[in-house]
Amino acid sequence: MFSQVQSSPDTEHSEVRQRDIIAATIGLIAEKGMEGLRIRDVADKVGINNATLHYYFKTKETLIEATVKTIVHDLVSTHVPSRNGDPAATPRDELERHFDDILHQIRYFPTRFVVLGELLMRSHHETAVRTILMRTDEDWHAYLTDILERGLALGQFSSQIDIQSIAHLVMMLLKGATLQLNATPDQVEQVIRQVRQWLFA
Amino acid sequence: MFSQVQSSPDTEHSEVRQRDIIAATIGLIAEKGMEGLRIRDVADKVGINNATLHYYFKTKETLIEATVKTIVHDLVSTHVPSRNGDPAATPRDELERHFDDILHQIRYFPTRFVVLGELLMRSHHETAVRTILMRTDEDWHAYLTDILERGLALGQFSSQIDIQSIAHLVMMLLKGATLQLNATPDQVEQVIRQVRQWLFA
Amino acid sequence: MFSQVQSSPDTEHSEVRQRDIIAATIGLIAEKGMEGLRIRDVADKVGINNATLHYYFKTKETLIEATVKTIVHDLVSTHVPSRNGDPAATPRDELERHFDDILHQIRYFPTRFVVLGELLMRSHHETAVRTILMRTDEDWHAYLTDILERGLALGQFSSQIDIQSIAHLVMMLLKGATLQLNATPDQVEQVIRQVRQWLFA
Amino acid sequence: MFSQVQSSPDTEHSEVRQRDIIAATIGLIAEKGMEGLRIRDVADKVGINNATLHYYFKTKETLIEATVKTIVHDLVSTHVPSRNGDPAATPRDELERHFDDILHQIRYFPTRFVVLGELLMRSHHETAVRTILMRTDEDWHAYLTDILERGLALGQFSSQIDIQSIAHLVMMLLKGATLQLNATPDQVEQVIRQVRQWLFA
DNA sequence: TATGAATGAGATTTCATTCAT
DNA sequence: CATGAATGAAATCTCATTCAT
Repeated sequence: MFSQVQSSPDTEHSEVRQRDIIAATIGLIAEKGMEGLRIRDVADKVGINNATLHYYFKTKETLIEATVKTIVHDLVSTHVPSRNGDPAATPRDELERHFDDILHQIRYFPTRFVVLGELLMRSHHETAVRTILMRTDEDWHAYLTDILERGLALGQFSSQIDIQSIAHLVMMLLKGATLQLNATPDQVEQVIRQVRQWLFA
Repeated sequence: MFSQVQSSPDTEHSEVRQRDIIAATIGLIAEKGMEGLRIRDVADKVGINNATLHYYFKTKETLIEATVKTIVHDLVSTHVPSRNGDPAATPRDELERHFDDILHQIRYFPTRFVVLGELLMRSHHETAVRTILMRTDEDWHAYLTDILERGLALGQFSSQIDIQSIAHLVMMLLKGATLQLNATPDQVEQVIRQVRQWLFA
Repeated sequence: MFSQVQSSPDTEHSEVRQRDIIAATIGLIAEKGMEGLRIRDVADKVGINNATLHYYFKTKETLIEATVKTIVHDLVSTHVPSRNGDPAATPRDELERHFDDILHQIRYFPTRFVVLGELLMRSHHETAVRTILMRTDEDWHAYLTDILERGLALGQFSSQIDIQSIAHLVMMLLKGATLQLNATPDQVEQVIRQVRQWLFA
Repeated sequence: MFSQVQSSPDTEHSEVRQRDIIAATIGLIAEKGMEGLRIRDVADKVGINNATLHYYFKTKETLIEATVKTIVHDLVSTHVPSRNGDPAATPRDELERHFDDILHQIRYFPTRFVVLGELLMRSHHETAVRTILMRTDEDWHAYLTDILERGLALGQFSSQIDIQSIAHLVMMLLKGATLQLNATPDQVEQVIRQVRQWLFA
């Protein structure tokens, strides 16, 4: 997909621990927000001494950066499981699948989007996080643009659309879902359905 | 418009001070995020002692709630200044104006949207803020739905649309703009233009 | 004398507190060394909350710097009390008085020299402290050189001496006293007596 | 010379390791002071795991004591290399050689004196270190006194001197050199030259 | 109101030391 | 011997809040 994060190879045990710590971090950010994130709570949730946590992540900042990478990686590499491995046949299929994948995550891993929102907010005043997420946004935008261009060339999409804007629209919509307090996954799905209908008119 | 916030009647001077404090708060939230908001910084920015600030807002929470109300109020009651007082003639006009008003603020008061984003995020784990913003969201949604219904009855909008979804779509889009790191106000405007085109087809 | 440190004018109360804190700091450094200095212990010794201490000195480093200045100031401005205000008549008198003043402090304020030693040691790897003490050393050296030059011109000192070296010798001797584990103030006085004898031969 | 430190017999390899560790310790104390000495840094400098270091020195204190002994031993047993083995003919020669040996170390192994200073300072509030260094000081003092007595008996030194005081003077001077921030080895040598001149008048 | 001073409660980070392999 | 992992105990610093004037 549009970006891959590689984790450095580590010993077995150490890697598991790191994963656990990051998982706990994600859980806590979702629960209390970036604002309420306490390193001690993370340690408690994992069941380790807070000094041990520092053994794995020297500073809070380091932990957060690792968390950003993991979140991005997860968002990018999670697909609707029901689908078997057959590749998407056409650009339109690709886009459909992309929508499906994300709606799937909004429904089954809502935490991820909440955390992504927190991190995007933080990126407004924190360079390290911003760098990573900016890159991801650019990749995502390019990914969508590419599909749209190819689809348009094949006449699969409505000729009225402006590719750049549609790419932005899709991204803004999906991110905005987190900030839409009174919208259920079903309603988000409805919204996407509406967009699909327009695109494929 | 779709919600009005009333400020408690106070002495002249006191009200001004409160406004100043809230303004400083908004500025600081925009700058450093909810996470980086420090009561003492607010006091410094206003030019008062931090203990004095507590005379105006008993606790940090109180200050934040007042800030939420102000932000919402500002967002709701700010209109494109060029327009003279003549009322919108038709639902379509109303919607156009609404878009204009919000795009105007995204362009000229971007701070407000950043702060709104911060507050929306906080509302995920903070009841007081959530209550206010949830209400606002409902009002906003109702406001849009009403316009769309009336417009549809008059045949001003494309008959293909699902009113509920469109209302959500618009809101998600505009909120999501804050989280779209690489989008300029111009690009957001383009996106809205695309939506307009679809709606008025 | 050879250097004067000015403390910024403050409110009555605040100044007293600062003095108390620094006094406690000096006491603790003398007792446990720079190594064993704990900010919490200082607060305890003064009888204040450790956060209160931070109100007066933002960081440990700040406190240490203030302490350096105080120590230097005290060392420079303390004189043998018995002496009445009449000025030293000749360079030789000046030097005699200088010896007396310092021996007086070695005997009655030994703490100061221990702390000075700690600080001089720290200055080897800490720029801020080094800057202050380097300056003081230069002033002290210049002060001695000046006396010696004038005295030599008047034929008050043995003509065999090298002024620069004598100035260094005196300083090294007095500083070294702190590191001379088995020397009592009486013995240090004897040593100085020997030097006097040579100088005034 | 005036004191000999014996290292406990160990296996070949183990002894080398211990030496390396102590050497690293000395280097780090010189660099960052006793205050900044970290067990982990020592291990890193030697290239071993910090847990491994604990096999060689059970505690930090043990390591420091071993370091004290080594420093003292080195200071005592290092001589100007150019000199061939012929013994000093007279007390005066002995004293001259002693001066030369120490000035040699001040010039070529300044680290040792810095570390000695740190340790002497620590000895003010740490019994274990104090015990060792106190003993060394007494030995050194006795060594000097002995030379001076014999020399005086032979009429090699100025009859005006007080033996006890001269012994202290020499030691204080040499230790004080470390605390004399603006003195170069050349200047220290000049100072000693002055003392020599007085002694041999 | 206004403010300088004070504080309790905590947060992150550090470090010598120990455990398990 | 050696080491990666773990930890208890602290140390510095921060911050909203309160007190006294």
